[in-house]
Amino acid sequence: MNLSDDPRIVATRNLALDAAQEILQTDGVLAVTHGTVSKATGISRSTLYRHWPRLEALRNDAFVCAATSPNFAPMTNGPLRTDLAWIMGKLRMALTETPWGCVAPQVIAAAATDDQARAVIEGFMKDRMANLEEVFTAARERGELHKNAPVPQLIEMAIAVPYFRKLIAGLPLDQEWLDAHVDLIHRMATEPPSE
Amino acid sequence: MNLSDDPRIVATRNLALDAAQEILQTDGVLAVTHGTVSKATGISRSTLYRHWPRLEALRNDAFVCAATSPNFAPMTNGPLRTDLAWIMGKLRMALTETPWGCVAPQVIAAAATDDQARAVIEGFMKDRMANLEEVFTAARERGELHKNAPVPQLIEMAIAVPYFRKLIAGLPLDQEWLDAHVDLIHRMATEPPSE
DNA sequence: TCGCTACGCAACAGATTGTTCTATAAGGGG
DNA sequence: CCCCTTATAGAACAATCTGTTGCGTAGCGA
Repeated sequence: MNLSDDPRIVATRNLALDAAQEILQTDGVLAVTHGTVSKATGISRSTLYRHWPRLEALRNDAFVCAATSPNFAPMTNGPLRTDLAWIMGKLRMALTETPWGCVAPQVIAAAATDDQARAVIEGFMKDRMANLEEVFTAARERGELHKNAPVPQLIEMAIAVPYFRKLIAGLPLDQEWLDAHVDLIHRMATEPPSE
Repeated sequence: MNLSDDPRIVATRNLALDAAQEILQTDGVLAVTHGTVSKATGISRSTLYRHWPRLEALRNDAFVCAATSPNFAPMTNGPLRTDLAWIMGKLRMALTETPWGCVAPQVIAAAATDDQARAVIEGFMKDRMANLEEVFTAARERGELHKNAPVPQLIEMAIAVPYFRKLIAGLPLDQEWLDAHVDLIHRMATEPPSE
């Protein structure tokens, strides 16, 4: 049998990671240690050390655990305005209504020195970029884009501003704001420059 | 005389904060403690505890120390394209060639639970927003903007994307990219929508 | 049932944190 | 120049946390 199939291992691991993720959200990365997870779960500290000999590994697994969000296929039926609104709504949800919203800043800070943390972020970004890429590609095929639409820049802007508002500036991502944002991106993609 | 004028106090404080800032940049917030600063400076640990009874205060002072950048008055002589390029170049420099670039993610992470860290960020943002505000206002007075230019949105975009690239996505802020960014913001501000 | 091994528990050294005390020396006022 | 104030260095201290080890128990699969 597979080594990790032992139900004792699976149970311990799941229990620990659930608690670690909880601690991560409420008290920050610093609070995620073998000691705190042990207290929160009742799992022996020595057992946790056997599962995660290095603290870094435990925290990384907690990061991954908090960052995994349901992967969704973007709508590409058009029109572009609708597809954009839908996908940006999903991004907004991920930032405001999942653990990712409050965990992301800590992952980002950790990414400076921790390759795995960086991988978590890049995975998240790549998914979103790819989603928007699909939407724009479909729009192009439908002939909705003007020929010089700076698609890569628009994708970056579409994602950057919500992230900036939520994580850096600490501003709200309300529906009204999001509508205006989608609108601007849409206009830049579809309206030809006047010159 | 003022209590804090004692040259011994001033010297100790400056020496400690220089070292704290250095540690902050190289090893991260976690590494900034009374113990590490003591080792780095030769200042006695008990002395550091007298200056900063709480660790949080020491770290916050290190944040502030690393975040202070020379305040510059934006150019508003026009044309808008030139002013934008100049000010965005300054932002780029702040992110790539000052301590702020590598310290910001840690301040942002700390801001979730620490009001002073949040204040540091907001101060930095407010300055940049105000600078761009001036530039756009001047451009409007010169009649360079089209009448429906979404100035607040443009300001947000102008700042958000460089921050996103540098701090979140980990992408470079090279000159070529910056030119394209400035160009896009400029076009959105000056070219009237076709409809 | 039997062997394997994950687990809990206790003990341990080492490092770190935060506090307190005393002696020293640097600074400012007369 | 002398004296008083006070910032600093250094040591000692308890308390906590980290990481490791050894051992007995209990759960798992064959």
